[in-house]
Amino acid sequence: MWSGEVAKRAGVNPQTLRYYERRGILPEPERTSGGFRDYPAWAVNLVRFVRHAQDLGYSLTDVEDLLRLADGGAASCAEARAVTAARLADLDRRIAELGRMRECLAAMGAVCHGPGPGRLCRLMVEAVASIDPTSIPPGHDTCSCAGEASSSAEDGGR
Amino acid sequence: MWSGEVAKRAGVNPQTLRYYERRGILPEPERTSGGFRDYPAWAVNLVRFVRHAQDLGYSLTDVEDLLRLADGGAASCAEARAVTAARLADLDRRIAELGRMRECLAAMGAVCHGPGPGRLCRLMVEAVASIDPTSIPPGHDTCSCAGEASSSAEDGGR
DNA sequence: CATCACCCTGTATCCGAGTACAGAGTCAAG
DNA sequence: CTTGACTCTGTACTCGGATACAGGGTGATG
Repeated sequence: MWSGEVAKRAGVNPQTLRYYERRGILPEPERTSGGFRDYPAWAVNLVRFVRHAQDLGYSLTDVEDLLRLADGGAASCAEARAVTAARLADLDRRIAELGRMRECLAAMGAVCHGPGPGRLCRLMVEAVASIDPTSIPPGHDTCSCAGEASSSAEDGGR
Repeated sequence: MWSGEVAKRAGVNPQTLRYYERRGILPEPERTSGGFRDYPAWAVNLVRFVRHAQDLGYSLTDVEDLLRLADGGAASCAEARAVTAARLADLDRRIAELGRMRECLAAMGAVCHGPGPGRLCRLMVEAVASIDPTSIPPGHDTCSCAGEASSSAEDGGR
């Protein structure tokens, strides 16, 4: 199967395959005598896997790590497990974060009824606060929606 | 509070604030007579919210939508709700996907014990297959994992 | 007033992740 | 063969999301 076919089946641009190859994500395939790349069928799956991982917010560098891990390329099993554990923690963090975000949005949706302009700003502020509960800006029951701004609140991280 | 302070508290580069302002994400703040930007305290929270959303895989354009929604800027409440619903569906999809990915990784970690090279490739292949179960590459029960390649050739799982 | 850290605008640069294009070669159906 | 669709390499460009830098202004402290 050559690049056009692989690309079509995986839903990417043929150029992208070359790009992945340069990055070392896709192994160099066999070549025909004329120099055409001749991919095994599983290449399609591999590319799909990469796209999935990207959808989930992993960079190509992250994907490289995942694949190295899958290859048993890590020096020791302990190392491999460490990488896996880190990924798991990362995933759990993301899942939790998404869950919180989901609640915020659901709350916004639930409050909004009937036609006409919404009164969502207050909820947005709450959403922000619920993501980082350390400070709810005082005086922002309403903000630019209908009203005014005022004073303090603070303290950092991220 | 001016830009340096906001930037520090929100954990971003001051330049980034200007960038967000250009994008319309951060509202134009008051200015001192000399032209210094004078931000209200809640700007810090807003910026943090933006970074959180980005961490979750939202683009700045998505963030703009979210904020427009929160502002009641959508023409009608129905529209706002539609946007919210779409976001919720998106979040649910992501959460589910992450959950699947989590299982795959957990399985990999669980199988790997003690020191020495791992036997993870097969699992990786399964992981790929579980994401898209349509085809498991034939002849890849094991691959190039531990130098001890299996009977069926070296075209390797990467 | 002098000082010095901080801020202003505008433009240029960087990085990741592709995508496009030019110019040349290959494959296989007719 | 010839033809037309496809592929090759190499280089350049795009786009989002910042960052850096130059050259000059501000502001509050002593």
